[in-house]
Amino acid sequence: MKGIDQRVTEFEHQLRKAGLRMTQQRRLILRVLAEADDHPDAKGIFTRAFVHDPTLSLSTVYRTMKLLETQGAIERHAFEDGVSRYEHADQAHHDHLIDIETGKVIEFSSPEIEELQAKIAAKLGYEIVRHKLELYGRKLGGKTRRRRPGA
Amino acid sequence: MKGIDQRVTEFEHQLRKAGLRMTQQRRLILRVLAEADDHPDAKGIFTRAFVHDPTLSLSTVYRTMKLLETQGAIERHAFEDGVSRYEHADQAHHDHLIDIETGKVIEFSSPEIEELQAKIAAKLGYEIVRHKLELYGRKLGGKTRRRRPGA
DNA sequence: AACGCAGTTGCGAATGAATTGCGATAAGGC
DNA sequence: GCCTTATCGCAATTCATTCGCAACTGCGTT
Ligand SMILES: [Mn+2]
Ligand SMILES: [Mn+2]
Ligand SMILES: [Zn+2]
Ligand SMILES: [Zn+2]
Repeated sequence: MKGIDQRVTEFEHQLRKAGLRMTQQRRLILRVLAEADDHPDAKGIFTRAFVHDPTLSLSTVYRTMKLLETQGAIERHAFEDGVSRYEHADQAHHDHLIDIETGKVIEFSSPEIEELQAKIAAKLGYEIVRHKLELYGRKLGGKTRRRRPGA
Repeated sequence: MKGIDQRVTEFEHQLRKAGLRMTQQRRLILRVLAEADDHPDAKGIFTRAFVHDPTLSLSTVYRTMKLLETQGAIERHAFEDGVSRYEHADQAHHDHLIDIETGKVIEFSSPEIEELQAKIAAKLGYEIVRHKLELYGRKLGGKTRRRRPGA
């Protein structure tokens, strides 16, 4: 892994610059996010953090996620399950493939697609500010359908 | 336009096949959807339909949208404004570009991107069942920034 | 090291979209 | 037309997320 404390400190500077404060709760949530390698929702983040601080409230998680989002420290996703899911933003841009049977989220990136998107937008007279590309699919070959023995 | 009544009749057959009924409300909502050239949400559909039948309820609109969706008659979108938006599904697949300043939704389609998506999914061992591609951008050149007169 | 004032938090209440239970109503097969 | 039952209108409910507010705490100042 690469410096969780470093990220926290980094974020603390961002906060200071905006007259905001680095609290125990924010530090904890930041740690949980840095340790996550998936895309947890607010409740999930709350659950993981609650273990380390049983006084933490879900409201604070929501408020912190909103803060982190406006500060550009995390990204919010709205996959088909209806709830908002988050991930820290200190990684290269990528899009997601969701396994519709297991819910597993796989990350990928395609410079070609990104380029085509920009080209399409330009042709329509627009510049892309952000975008969302989500593929929902099912595993290939997994359940290999073999011919019925009797046939 | 191309046969609104035809679409209604077509859908009526689908319903019959499933032991369901074609009601006045469904007929009306179907008509509203067929006449729409945008991506209205439930409340918007309700408002348009309410004009023709003041006894219609919003619940029925929601129930009907769900029904239409499971029957594959419409597509549901979840753009960034949080509410579900709908459009009839009897048109070729396309994706959307949303003007982040006006909210205007522009449709487009790119066979190249579609192909790349399939290729990426395949490489990851998946087949795509459905996908969501939304570009959020702002108009280019619109507000041409002219040099300040005094400068 | 104590002080003071915003910025923050926990908690419960409020929102708002979407769903649902239920008694009344109306499709549509016979 | 009659009867069964799918559907409707309405009110109540659900669920994620936001908010109001009093208590609390980070942190620059004295
Ligand atoms: Mn990701
Ligand atoms: Mn469309
Ligand atoms: Zn992308
Ligand atoms: Zn597409």
